[in-house]
Amino acid sequence: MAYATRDTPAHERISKVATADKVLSVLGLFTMETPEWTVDEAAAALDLKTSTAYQYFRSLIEFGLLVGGSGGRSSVGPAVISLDRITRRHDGLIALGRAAMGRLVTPFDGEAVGLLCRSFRMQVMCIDEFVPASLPFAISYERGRPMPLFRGAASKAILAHLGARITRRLWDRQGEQITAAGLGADWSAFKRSLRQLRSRAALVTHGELDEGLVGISAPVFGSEGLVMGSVGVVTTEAAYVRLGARAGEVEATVAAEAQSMSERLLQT
Amino acid sequence: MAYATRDTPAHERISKVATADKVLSVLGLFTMETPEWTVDEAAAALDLKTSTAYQYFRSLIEFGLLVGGSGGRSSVGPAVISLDRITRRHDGLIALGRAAMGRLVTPFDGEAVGLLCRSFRMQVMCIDEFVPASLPFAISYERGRPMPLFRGAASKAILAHLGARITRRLWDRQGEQITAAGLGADWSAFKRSLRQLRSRAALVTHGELDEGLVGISAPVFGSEGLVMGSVGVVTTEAAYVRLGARAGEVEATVAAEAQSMSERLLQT
DNA sequence: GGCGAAATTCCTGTATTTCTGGAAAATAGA
DNA sequence: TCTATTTTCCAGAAATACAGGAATTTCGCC
Repeated sequence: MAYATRDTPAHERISKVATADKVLSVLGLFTMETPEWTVDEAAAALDLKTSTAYQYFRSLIEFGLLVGGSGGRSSVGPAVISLDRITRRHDGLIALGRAAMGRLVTPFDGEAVGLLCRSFRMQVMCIDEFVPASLPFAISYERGRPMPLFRGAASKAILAHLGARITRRLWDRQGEQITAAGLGADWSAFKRSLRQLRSRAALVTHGELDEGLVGISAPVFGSEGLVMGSVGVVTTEAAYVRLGARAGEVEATVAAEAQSMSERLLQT
Repeated sequence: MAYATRDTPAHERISKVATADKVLSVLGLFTMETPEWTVDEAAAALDLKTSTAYQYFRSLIEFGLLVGGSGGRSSVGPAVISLDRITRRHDGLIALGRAAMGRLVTPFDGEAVGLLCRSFRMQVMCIDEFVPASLPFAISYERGRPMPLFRGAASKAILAHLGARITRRLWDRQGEQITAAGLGADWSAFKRSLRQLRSRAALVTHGELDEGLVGISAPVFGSEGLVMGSVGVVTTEAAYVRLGARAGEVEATVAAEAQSMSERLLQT
């Protein structure tokens, strides 16, 4: 029976709906760095015939995922904004996180950002932020921006609880970056780092993503104890120092908010 | 030659990439009202075979437009959030609008929302809002929510400047709703209403979308004088009354901000 | 307002893909 | 652990996407 499907190894099996995948790959061209594409550029980039690319664009534009601009340049369209609204309103984490972030930011008196992240496919994505009226600094985390798992408190809080199977795969694929991030030179050292991260209820990191900023985050768990994301705050080093002895309290508060979210996630 | 393609009338010609369109139609099922679908439900709704629907879901999930949840229920995925970030960062209107909205909201001392809308396919979509820290009311407009063209100041400011060809088509398609909105019982009355709307630099509406709220908006134009969207504020009736004689100034400010945005749009 | 260039649509046979339909496998739930 | 549900797999039949270029429309510039 092993012979039956031998000709296409499972790890490079092509999805059945190749047309759909190719159309979506057009959409995938639109990134932060290259937010506009002409049909010809896209055709060249994906090795498509121009007339075929036009059909793909037409489908995407018709649905609203793209909009045709001037000079034949297209960009991401309004359907995305509408779909994003759906995620904002129906994401259980976001619903719970908003109030929690508000409470976490309060003691910093406008000099902190609340951060809510979700674990997704060996990455972390910020799904919501609480930004006070006038914020005196900018941060790397931003709703919709994918971040690596091993830099920043919000990421590490998730990484620490991902479970052996996933962290092993992560090590195999991105070992060098893990080592570069100071999380261990080999697999067993990495495991030790993770154990240490897990020992803290809330993680505090200094300047890992933005110079002069401090992140404080704790993991949020869903059903069966799986880590779903993290919640926390980012503030300036100066404001953190100003906390002095109260820093411990803030950590505890972050951990408590995260745990409270975990509990409420189980109830729903 | 008329016989050659007779079997598919031009007005209902199906797009060529039927597969892609069907896959996208699956994505289209996910709405504010029904944000979760199982493969079976989607197959039933779109008259697809289950095994086919699975392939569609797989493509969408692989790309991240959907995520598979528990119990076979899927919902909108992280790719949407990433794409939304691209629109936020690369939309010229949003870039200009943020500061303008901030200035417009200031005199209301926290009791107003800034609103930035875009015209799109005979609809209006809010693409950005400026919400002060503690807002004592909720509004219908919200980033990503499509709104009709003929209710609310933000919409009417756009409608007034759409041009005869589009307004005519709008009348043909949605005449009853236009009449219901009090914009005229027939085409020529509608035209008259539009002319009157155009005569004001900024539009003020009372309670058209939310009871007890007042909208003040003005149109923003792009190249060739085409209306691109509108910018304005929404406040409470009470706060508006409190303005008293200064209401005129606010209107003028809204109009001025909108014009300033139009001018800067032309420069870029 | 009109010209040239570019962008976009149209066209058809053929080859490639997708879809069907059911059965098997994997997974989740009890 | 067992059952129900979800998901993948398969191969032939049938639909459809693609090539390739020509026609057409639109756009940008005088």
